[in-house]
Amino acid sequence: METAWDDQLRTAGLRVTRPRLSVLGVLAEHPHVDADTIATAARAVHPSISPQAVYGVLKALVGAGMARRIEPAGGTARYELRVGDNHHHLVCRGCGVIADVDCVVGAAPCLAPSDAAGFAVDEAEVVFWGLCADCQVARRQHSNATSTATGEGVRS
Amino acid sequence: METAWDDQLRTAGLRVTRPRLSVLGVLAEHPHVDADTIATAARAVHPSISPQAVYGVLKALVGAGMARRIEPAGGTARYELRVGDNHHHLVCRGCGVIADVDCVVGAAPCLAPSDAAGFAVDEAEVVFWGLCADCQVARRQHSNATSTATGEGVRS
DNA sequence: GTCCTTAAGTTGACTCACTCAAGACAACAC
DNA sequence: GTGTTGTCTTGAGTGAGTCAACTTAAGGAC
Repeated sequence: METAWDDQLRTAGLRVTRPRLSVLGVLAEHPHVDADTIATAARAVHPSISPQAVYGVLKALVGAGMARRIEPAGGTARYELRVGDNHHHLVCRGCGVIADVDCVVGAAPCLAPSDAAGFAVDEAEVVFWGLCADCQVARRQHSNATSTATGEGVRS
Repeated sequence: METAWDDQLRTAGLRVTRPRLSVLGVLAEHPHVDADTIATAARAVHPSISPQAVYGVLKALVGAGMARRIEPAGGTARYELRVGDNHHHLVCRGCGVIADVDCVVGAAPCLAPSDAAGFAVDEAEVVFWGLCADCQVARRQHSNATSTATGEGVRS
């Protein structure tokens, strides 16, 4: 399937291999997944793929500009195929789920620091931290259940 | 010295111990350092402090809101004492050095995503990536030295 | 000042994400 | 079909950080 990947890989100067096609397929279906999840999902297509092969494929894809690596604080590296549009991310403090946000400004670096301190800035990475809709509901229910019983409440 | 730390620790409900005072002293002198560097520097004051104690102290300080943990992608966790003013960071792609940038807007979250996708956003973390002044000079010199010989040049 | 409770530190083993190296295999130019 | 070489597999290793059990010492009660 997905012969588009073939072309993209070849254009990037990379050989077309089953592990690479599997990983690309997984990333297309599940954006913002970590290497381990990619390896597990890719094994559904290509059972013999090794974890190290996944790391190698991801490194190659990122190096070729076909994928982007994101590393929210406190979590493992995630990968996505959406590159080149300088978008940002919403990260849930509760469950760690990540959502894309289009950049309001446009091209990178979309923001300029007030004082660049001699730095040549080429990218402004923006991560919005908060609670996703599901976790807000869960937090409210938990808070209702415990606040009446114990008075326990806020958790940073 | 630094009896201010005593008060701050007690106010935060934490006991005043030598490892904690050592770590606070190191953080005050060297902002944006990693746990290992803190442990090494703290040993100058309190030679018997264990690496695990440093992790414990840092966790306690972050939990009490006296320190902030920052994790630039591709690096280890760094810690700083500057909390509560919602400032941001400049990170050098070359040497990894980190500099503070005052937030132009003020209180957190200083930015609002264009589409919050149901998230309750409480913080916008902005990291400016680029090259510090030193690395710009080094990169230029290296580029001059090699471009004439090999034509090598750009590196994302 | 002394005693006691318990938070905090020490020690040592462990987990997890990720990297490195060597040999086997397979994509693709010819 | 053949040869080259980039890629994958296998296995060992690294480093940041965590966990658990025991020991130590901070600080309140007396």
